[in-house]
Amino acid sequence: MKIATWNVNSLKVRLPQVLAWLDEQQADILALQELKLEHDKFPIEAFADLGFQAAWLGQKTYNGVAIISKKPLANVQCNMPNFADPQSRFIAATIDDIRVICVYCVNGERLESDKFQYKQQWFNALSGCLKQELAQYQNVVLLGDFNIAPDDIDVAEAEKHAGKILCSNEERQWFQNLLALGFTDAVRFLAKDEKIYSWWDYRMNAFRRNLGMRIDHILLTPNLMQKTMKYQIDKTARAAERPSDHAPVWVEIQ
DNA sequence: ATGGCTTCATAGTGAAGA
Repeated sequence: MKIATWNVNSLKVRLPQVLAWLDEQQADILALQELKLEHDKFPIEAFADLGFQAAWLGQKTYNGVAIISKKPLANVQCNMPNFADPQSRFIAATIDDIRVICVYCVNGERLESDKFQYKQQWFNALSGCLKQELAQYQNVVLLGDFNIAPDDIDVAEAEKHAGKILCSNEERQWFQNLLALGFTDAVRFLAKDEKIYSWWDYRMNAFRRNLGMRIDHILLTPNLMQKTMKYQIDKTARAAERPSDHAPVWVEIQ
């Protein structure tokens, strides 16, 4: 079973690419972030035509998350139950015996910003919410755009970004707190010490120069990690015409 | 360079992303 995550930076703009990618990759589950769509504008029929079902949480202009699946989605949870969030950043659904949790974590802008306080509160709430999920489900996949590069190896220019947004010790501790609940960072586990990235800035030819960061992650509980041997960060999608600034990331669970 | 691009928005010394 192939399960993927992709920050598409506007589903309206990226829909043809997403449909083509789903068809070509034969992914079973795809978690999307940054739909940038009003809830009622979600293109459910386009996915249905390809044989997929979906659960989504839209928002005008910003944010928005979805889970696309070949199999039915049950117990859909929109937003964290313990955090009244005006922004659409969390959706969870049960597919077979797997709890799939798709997140678009807060960016934070700068450590001195009010948005950074929101980021901290958001990750706090996520930890609390995950404790509840882990108490109910043995097999959990937590995936999405975390807006945290967990270590210096995940950053092309680590010195330049040291202590800054996405790379600060504080944010990295929040990421470690998630892992400590009982998750493994699947891509890092499989990639060992490779320098690999999932996001490249649109500016300064960052993709061509491979100046990226690994901020999109797939976290697995132990039973699932045990059955996972293969991953990919699909740079061909990032190299396309009018791409998202994020590449799709997937793992294959036996 | 608190910039450099891209998206969605509105007519803002734009806002937000990462």
